[in-house]
Amino acid sequence: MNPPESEHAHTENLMGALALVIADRTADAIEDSSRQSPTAAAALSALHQFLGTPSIDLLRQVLGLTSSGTVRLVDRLEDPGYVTRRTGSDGRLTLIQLTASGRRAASRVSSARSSVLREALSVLSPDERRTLDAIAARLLVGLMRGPGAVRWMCRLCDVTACGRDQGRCPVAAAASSTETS
Amino acid sequence: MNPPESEHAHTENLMGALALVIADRTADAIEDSSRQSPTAAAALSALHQFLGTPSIDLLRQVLGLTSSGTVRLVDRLEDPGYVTRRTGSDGRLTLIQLTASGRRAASRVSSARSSVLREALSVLSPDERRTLDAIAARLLVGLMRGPGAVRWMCRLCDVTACGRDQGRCPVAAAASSTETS
DNA sequence: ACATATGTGTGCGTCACGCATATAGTACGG
DNA sequence: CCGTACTATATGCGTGACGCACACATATGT
Repeated sequence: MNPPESEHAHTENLMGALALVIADRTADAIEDSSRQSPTAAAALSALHQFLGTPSIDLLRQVLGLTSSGTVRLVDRLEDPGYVTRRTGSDGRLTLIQLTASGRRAASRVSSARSSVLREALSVLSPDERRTLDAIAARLLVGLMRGPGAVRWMCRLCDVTACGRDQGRCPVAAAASSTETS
Repeated sequence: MNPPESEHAHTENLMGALALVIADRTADAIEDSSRQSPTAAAALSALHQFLGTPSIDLLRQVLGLTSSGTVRLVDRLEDPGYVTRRTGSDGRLTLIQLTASGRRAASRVSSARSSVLREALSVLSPDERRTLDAIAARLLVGLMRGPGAVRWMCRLCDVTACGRDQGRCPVAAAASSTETS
């Protein structure tokens, strides 16, 4: 009466719905808290957590936009003073530097996200949390594409929470075992 | 060295990343397979799975758009012949009916979604799947808002897979125990 | 019947993109 | 050196998917 086929579909469907709700809620919370588009929020987060002072082009690669789209995005971030353009040794590049107010905005984004997640997971017992942690880690690793796509996948991540630097981030661990650097 | 506080944040962060990737991938797959906006895909799915022949206004409520936005959305669905407008007993309402080709489009959306999910969950053992099923169910129920929001939360769901009619959908179960109807 | 509420459609503006192209700076082969 | 090819950034312009304000048509209640 419950062939495994349909069990699989059941779990998959549930997971799809769950991912959708959580992504919706975090996107809403982020947008409310930063008054910026989802892309701009991702840019703030990336600038804050991953990239020191990247060029527009690097940001473009991370966010998966066209160059013109990225230029306009940087315009939008520059306008409220979240970011300043600087030009480096290579005169073609314009480097994007997060300002203090930009860092604050990035923090608002991050804490909006983590509130949603905290509330969502609050119904779980400590045991369930541990189990979910392990399963989510396996799923994430399975969903990795090229090492380059990791930054996009982990956009909006809170690096402190994920514990990348203490080797507690499964994605970073899997990425470093793939790469030779 | 690993206070529970940080464990919580770790799991939450992982879940956030996971939800983001899965939502991204399904959205991409759906957009590729239907050549429609995410909203339009959600509308096709809703029309196919939940609503028989709703008015524009009901669709508006489910999708969370403005009326004008919904009107334009229906225009976009009518254009390739996915949907036809009919007028019912109440002359103010225009009822939206899915055509055969619209049903096919909705099926493409659904199978694009389930492919992504199937692949994502393919790394799990049967045991992990069962555990994840239970945890996802609890999380989803915890994330329910009003009963009215359920249809939005479950947009894109595959009703066959979720087993709503056999009482195997935790969300539907929780909703019916809340409502009096 | 007539005011009021409700549902649909239209004009118009906006935001976040993409594409094509212009401009400026760099690298390299002669 | 000097021109050619390349690369990064910026700008003009178009588009899709919205929202807001408003017009119009249809119901409902007194």
